[in-house]
Amino acid sequence: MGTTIAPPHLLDSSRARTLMKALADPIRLQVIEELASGERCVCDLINELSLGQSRLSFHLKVLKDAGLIVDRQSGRWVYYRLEPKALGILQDWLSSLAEQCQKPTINCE
Amino acid sequence: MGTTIAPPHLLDSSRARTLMKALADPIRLQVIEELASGERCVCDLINELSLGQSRLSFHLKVLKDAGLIVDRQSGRWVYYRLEPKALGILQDWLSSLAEQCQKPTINCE
DNA sequence: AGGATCAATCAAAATATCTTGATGTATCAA
DNA sequence: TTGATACATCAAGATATTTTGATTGATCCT
Repeated sequence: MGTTIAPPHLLDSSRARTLMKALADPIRLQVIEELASGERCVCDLINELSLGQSRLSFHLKVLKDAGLIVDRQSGRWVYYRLEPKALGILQDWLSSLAEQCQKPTINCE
Repeated sequence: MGTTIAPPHLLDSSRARTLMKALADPIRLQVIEELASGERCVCDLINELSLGQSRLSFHLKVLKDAGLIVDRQSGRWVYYRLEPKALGILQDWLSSLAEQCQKPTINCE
């Protein structure tokens, strides 16, 4: 008693979908995993992942638009790094979904 | 000492991708949310989500192939319910990813 | 200024995913 | 057995996403 009950599912599921869509791609996941060990410039990512420049750029944009990474320019180079909050948001959303699923009200036959 | 160290990231990321891809769709997420309150037959889902039969069937298959839901037949009806383990797998994977991202080794400039 | 490098953006083509309507299979009821 | 219902599956078309190569804008170096 007293504990405020979280709204059924108001943790923005459309945001969660965007995040999952962005992560559900092998190249983009590789980018994330590369960035997990720290900031990288685009030119390094191109080499480490053996990707064409515009192809990588496309996927970086998807990740950036989803809010999973942020960039900073330094001279001719652009560095990308993770935005850890984004993963947190997804984790929270998933938790609340999993919680909902734990208490199956109806359990026909 | 003694505690086995979890491998860096061997929590099958391809499985995680499959799960996120399945969840990253508005219709399929609605299905999941419907099923969160308990088992449903296809005919109920058709009504509750106002979808064409083959359209729903398509999305149910995606969710089933991803291992997010399971079905059981009873007479003419087919009932679907959540497979909560699947969400757990995704949660675990996400946690391990988030953990990796917490410790940014390189932090240039 | 002129040339080179880094990276974003664009348009076109290639691929993948989704939707629709039709058909097939199983079950039930009469 | 016949007809109806529930659902899966298929093939075609409609959409969406991704890849590729070319172009552009910025920055740097000489």
